[in-house]
Amino acid sequence: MSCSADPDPLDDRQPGPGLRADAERNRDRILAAARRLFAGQGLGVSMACVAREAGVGKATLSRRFASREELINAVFADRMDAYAAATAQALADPDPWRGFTGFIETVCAMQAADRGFADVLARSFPAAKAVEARRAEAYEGFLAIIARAQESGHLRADFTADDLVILLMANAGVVAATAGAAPDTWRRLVGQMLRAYATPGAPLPPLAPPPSQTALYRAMVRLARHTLG
Amino acid sequence: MSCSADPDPLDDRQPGPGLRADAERNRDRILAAARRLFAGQGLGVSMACVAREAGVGKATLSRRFASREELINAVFADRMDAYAAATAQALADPDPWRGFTGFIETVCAMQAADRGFADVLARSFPAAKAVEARRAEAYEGFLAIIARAQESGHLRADFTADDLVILLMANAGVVAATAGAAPDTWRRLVGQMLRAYATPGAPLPPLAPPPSQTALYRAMVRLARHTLG
DNA sequence: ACCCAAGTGGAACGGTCTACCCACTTTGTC
DNA sequence: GACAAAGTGGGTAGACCGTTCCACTTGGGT
Repeated sequence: MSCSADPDPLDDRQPGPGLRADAERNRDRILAAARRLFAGQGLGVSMACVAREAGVGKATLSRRFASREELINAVFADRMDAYAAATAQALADPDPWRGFTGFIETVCAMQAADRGFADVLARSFPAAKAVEARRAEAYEGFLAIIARAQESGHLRADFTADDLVILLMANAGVVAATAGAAPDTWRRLVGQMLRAYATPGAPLPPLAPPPSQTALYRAMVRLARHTLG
Repeated sequence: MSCSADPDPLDDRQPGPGLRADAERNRDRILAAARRLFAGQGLGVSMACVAREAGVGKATLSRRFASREELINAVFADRMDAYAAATAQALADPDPWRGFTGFIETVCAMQAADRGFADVLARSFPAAKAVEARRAEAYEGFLAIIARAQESGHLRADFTADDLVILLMANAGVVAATAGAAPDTWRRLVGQMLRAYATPGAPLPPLAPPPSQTALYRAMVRLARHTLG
């Protein structure tokens, strides 16, 4: 939309085709910078910050990625690969219940390791095709994981795929609130949630201890300061 | 800090003392407007929006509440009263476990009903004395609620007050993600969490059904659109 | 080595937000 | 009802953000 002529902006842009060598290098620097900033501060970072961090002009960033959505799509394509791969790994586990719990823990760990990815999993960007395609793929896999775990008798019958979405939203909230000051808090949440999903006899990983109260308090203050200014 | 002389800006300002009649009226209109906007859109609303909504000039808002923190303090003082009151009500319940579950549900319902309050409970504003005092008061009450429920045998021994904080952060995430398109999603989260907190034999309220998938999807898209700009 | 197209960064612009100052209006007291 | 003080809103300045334009630089085919 910004350039003179580019018939299919989103799909053509992804693999970085036919770019001059230096342009390709700049594109990579932008992606690396965005990856870094998104991971640390979530998807809200200003485009100007990304350009500054990448050491390129704002115009270059705009030219390469016309919108924030496009940038997100390119940055998180590989994370979504890992997300989809995690479902395959869970299905490969001979123990269906362990596959289920391992998948939940893996995905939530990814969220904790990357605030931007936490946001991506809790949102849906219809125009970000690379991301959404992997999400749909992972969703199918997750349905199979659920069915297997329920057949094994360890996952409650009333668990639905929506519960994963809710967990991802909840975990995104915890990660956003505690990243920096009490970064392991999410483990406690996930441990509790697994307890809720399990049938009475199911084996559970040990529940992570709660974070230290002072760390949690400092995290809350940090978050408050962030929302104030 | 902005006015000529006001020795104790935060404490004196709260009850709205010695203001001229029209000034008092404007102060109330500001509070009402802020309450409305915070409830719908969280604590991030711009001060200019609040002033516009209240029908007063920006300067008037600044003069009455020198910072966003002060405004938050004044707006949520009564909500924090209700929060503290909920602990008393829980302690008054003859059934300790029902008192515990009722408290959790009440507080999370308050979060769902007011996005700003959801944020307030997941953050800590050291300078907002009215809010923080009530938080500390409620915290003491909650410790008693926990102890009673654990003695009754229905609340797990490894539940700690930190778990409430984590739940509030998680619920804030769910509320922020689903408000508008799937506003009852939080009930499902809370139901699952109560399952996790309960010992095997404890009676539990029925688990709320998950929201419709399309509603959840629309909520995720809405949220994405919001974070994109 | 040359040269054009592809690519670049800085500057300019319109938008929003906060903070502050100042000329005007209202209140309530005498 | 007049007047000082208290209160008001609009206007301005400064900091960002995202977008677009434009004169300059650079790559790489010939």
